[in-house]
Amino acid sequence: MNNSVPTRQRVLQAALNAFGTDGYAATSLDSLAEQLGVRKQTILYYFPSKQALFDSVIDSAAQDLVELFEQEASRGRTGIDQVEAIVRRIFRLAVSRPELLGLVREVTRPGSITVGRLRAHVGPTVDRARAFLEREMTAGRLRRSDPSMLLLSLYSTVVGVASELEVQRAMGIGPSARATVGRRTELTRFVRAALAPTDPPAHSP
Amino acid sequence: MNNSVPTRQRVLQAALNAFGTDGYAATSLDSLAEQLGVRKQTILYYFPSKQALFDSVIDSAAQDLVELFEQEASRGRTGIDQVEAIVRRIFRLAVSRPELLGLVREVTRPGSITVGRLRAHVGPTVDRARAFLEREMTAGRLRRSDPSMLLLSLYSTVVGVASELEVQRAMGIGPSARATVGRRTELTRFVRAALAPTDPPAHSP
DNA sequence: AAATCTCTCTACCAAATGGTAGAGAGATGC
DNA sequence: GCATCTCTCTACCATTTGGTAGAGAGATTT
Repeated sequence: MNNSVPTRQRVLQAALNAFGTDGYAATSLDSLAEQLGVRKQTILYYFPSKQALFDSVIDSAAQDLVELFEQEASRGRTGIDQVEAIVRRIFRLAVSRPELLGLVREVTRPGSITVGRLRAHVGPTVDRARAFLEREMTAGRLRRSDPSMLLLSLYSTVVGVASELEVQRAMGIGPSARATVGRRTELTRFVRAALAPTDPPAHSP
Repeated sequence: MNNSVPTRQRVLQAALNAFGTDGYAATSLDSLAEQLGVRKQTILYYFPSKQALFDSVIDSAAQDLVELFEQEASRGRTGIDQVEAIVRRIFRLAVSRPELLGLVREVTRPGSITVGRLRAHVGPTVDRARAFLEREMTAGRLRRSDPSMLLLSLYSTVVGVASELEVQRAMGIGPSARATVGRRTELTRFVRAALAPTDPPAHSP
C-alpha cells in the first residue's frame, strides 16, 4: 500500500492543485483527503490546520518559483533577450503547472492575509528583477521608464496572457497548442515593442 | 426604518462587494445579511439561492461594464487615442469600484462555471473591440498583429496594473493617489510603445 | 371590513466543515 | 520481549452553511 512518494509530499501536491485551481475557501480537507485516498485526519497529522497547510503550500510554491526564476536569470543574458527568456519560461510553466500561477493569483487577491508570506519569499527576486531593469535601462538596452511600474506591467501582461484561460476563450482564442504558441509569439512581439529603446543605438538587422 | 434605496438593490450592491473582494465561496449569506442589517431569509426572499444571487450580481456588473465601455467607445476616436481613453476609464473604474474588476477576476477563474454568463453579456462588446483593432491596423494607425491576441495582452496588462494591488505592494509601489497616477502614466507609455506602428510605414532598416 | 399582497422576521434543519481524542498496527531500538 | 515511535485510522463534536416553512405586520385592493 505504500506509494513511493511520501504522503506528506502527496498532500502538498494535491493541496497546491486544489488551492491553485479552486481557491482556499472552496477547497475542503475532506475532498482533498478523498482525492488522495486517505482520511482527513491523515492530512491533519502532517499539517496541524488547514491554514498551516496553505502556508506550507505557499512556501513550497514560492520556492519553486524563485528557483525557476533565479535559474533563468543567472545566464548572463541582457536586455530584451533576458526578458524574452523569462517570458518563455513562464509560458512553459503555465502549461506544465498551471496551478502554480493559479496559486499566485489566489494569494495576491485583495484582502488576502497570506500575501506577506509570499512576499517574504519572492521579495529578493523581485528586487533583483527591478535592479536588472534599471541596469539595462542605464545601459540603453531598454526603453527608460520607472522600473517598478514596468515590472508591474510586465508581470500583469505575462501572467495574464499565460494563465487567463477563460478570458482567452471569451476573446475567441482556443486552448490548442498552436494557439498557445501563437499567444507566446504575439506576447513576445508586444513586450519587445514596449521595451525597445526609442533610439536604436546599436545592433539591429 | 425604510431606507430610500430598495432592499433588493442594497443586497445586490453588498453581494457584488463581497463576491468581488472575497470570492464566491468565502462569502456567506449570513455575513452578507449581517452587513446589511437584515436576516438571511430577506436575501433569500429576493434571490432564491446563493447561486441565483451570484448570477444576478454577474448580470448587473456585466451590464455596468458593457455600458461603460460602449459609452467610451462611441466617441469616434481612433487609433491609440481611443485605446488610451479606455485605459483611463478602466483606471477610474479600478479606483471608484474595485469590486467590479475583482468580480471579473473571480468569474474568470479557471474552472468557473459562471464564465458563460459573463461571456454572454460582454461577447458583443469584445467583438466590437476586436473589430476596432482590426480596422485601425488596416488603416495603419496601430501596429499590425493578431487582434485577438493583442486584445488579450491589453486586457491582461490594463486590468492587472489597475487592480493587482497586492502585487504592486510586493513590487514596492504604494497605494497613494500619486502612485496611481504614476501607474497610469507608465502604463499608457507601455501600451503606446507596444501599439505604435513602426515609424516608416513602407520600409524598415 | 375583509382579503390580498409585499416584505421581513422567527424557528428549524440536514449537510458539510475544521478540528479533537485516542485507538490500532507496523517498524525500530533496547 | 517490551517499549517507543511513526503513521493512519475510527469516533465524535461544535459551528457554520445554504435552505425550508410559515408567521406577523403593514399597506393596498375589493
